[in-house]
Amino acid sequence: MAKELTSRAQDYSQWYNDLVIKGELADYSAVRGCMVIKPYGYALWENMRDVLDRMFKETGHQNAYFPLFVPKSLFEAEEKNAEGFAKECAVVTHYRLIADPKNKGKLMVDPEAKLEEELIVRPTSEAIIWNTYKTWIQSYRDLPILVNQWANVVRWEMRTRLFLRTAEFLWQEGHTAHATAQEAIAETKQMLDVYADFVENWMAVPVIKGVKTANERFAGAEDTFCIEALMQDGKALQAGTSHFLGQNFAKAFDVKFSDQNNKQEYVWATSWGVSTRLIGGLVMTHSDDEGLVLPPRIAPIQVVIVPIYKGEEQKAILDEKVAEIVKSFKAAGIRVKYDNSDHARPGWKFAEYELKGVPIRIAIGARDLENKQVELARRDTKEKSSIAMEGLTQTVETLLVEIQSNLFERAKKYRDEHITKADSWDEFIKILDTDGGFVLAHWDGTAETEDKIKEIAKATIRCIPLDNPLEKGKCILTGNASTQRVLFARAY
RNA sequence: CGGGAAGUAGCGCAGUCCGGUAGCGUACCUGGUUUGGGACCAGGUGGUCGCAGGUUCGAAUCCUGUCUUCCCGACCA
Repeated sequence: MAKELTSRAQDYSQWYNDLVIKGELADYSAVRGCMVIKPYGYALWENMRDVLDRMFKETGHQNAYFPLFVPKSLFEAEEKNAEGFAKECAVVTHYRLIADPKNKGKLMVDPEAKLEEELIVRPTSEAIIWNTYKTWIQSYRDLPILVNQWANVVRWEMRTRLFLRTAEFLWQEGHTAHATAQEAIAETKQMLDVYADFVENWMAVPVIKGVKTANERFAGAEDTFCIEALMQDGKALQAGTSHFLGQNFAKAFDVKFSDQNNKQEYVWATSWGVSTRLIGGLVMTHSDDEGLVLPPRIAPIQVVIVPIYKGEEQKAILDEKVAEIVKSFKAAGIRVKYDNSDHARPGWKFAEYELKGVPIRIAIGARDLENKQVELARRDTKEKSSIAMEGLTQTVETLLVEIQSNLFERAKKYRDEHITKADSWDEFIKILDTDGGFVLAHWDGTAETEDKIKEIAKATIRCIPLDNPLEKGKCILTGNASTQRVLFARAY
């Protein structure tokens, strides 16, 4: 009867799967590697999307939509980008099915309906977008182009995990075009800041901003900036990326503009994205063995009210009283649910909403009505207390803010406690094998060393933090000279 | 793609070794008692056992093939 959850200590990835499925964020589907995002999970995504969308618009961006399919000839135009994604592309080769003559009731691909040119299901949209921008841009007056699209993309991953890595996922991808490199770089950094702002202040997930090494760079980018988060099991998660694409795509798609002096120049580009993966990061940052813990600012339900009654008469009285509370909450912009369904008893509801991560639960019964109070339980600390009915809306508003900041502080404390400096190889491995987390260590700056470390330690350079202090040292692997520590971790 | 596991009622599972016409928990329906941490009693509904062949008087069970999903790795957001 109880929805048994695997504990984190037992099996962290099973715990994660249990939460996603039993918390009704998503479900497996009949399609390999593709998930169904359930209404509760989608509501969460909608909240995230709405906030981000507002932030994009506040920074001058507009939404547009480009096709799902990319003709192969366009896809291959930017060589590095194409090469980077080629091995994980779904490809459309035919456009029609016919009845299978050998197999009654079955269909087969019509061999007559082969496409002249294969269509790639977008793993990312630079190609189709830059092919379009070519027709939008003639003059410096057409710049900048600041466009974002909300879309699904497909990457045929070998191994998938709910939200963290699915074959199809939802995301947004910003694609901007600029007259100068400086402006494009400023845009890249601006969007990195937008992401960090969103993830920290709305999702309560602390992140480290940094730049990727050449090895980890987005295929086709000059520079990839990222925000890196740390999960409870000590593994890192790339939470968002913002790329300075230089003139790579402009050259590949021949996108030039006339500047003020009527000189033809290639356009400078950026692209940036975050995906439904953030939901996975959210789960693994805050949740516990009782279920999800959602930050108030993006929780689909911020407050759930559970009535406790004996008999229809009491229920009717509570319904009436709670209707006032709900009205007051809604007027204050609080997302509230009154669960007066009669098929589940209070204890069941308590457990259910804890599993769903609802930040605040209010229980109210005859006893409370008498005392003009309610029982209030917060999900983050599991504390219960009696709260006066008088000024309840204000109390709840304040508490939602407090929970939000508590979640962030708690996650940040954990994260900070799991950033360790390592000065030798043994120390490096020991940290990774025990507590995990981020390890700040010297690296000689070469791709070979980075590869070797990845191979032996299964750890990658997550980023070189922005504003990283310079510090002379020796590479933990090769002992060669190094000018700064970089951030290593095992990652999702 | 390599290794492992699994497909039987909405969900979670047993039954498969040793063939005899499908069972448990939960959910669901009806009635009643309940309701401050996952209620109880009584009665009920629901499954061509992933799919396709084969062996057999008879297949969830044996054989062959096939599809799908999950987990662990290599790849990646």
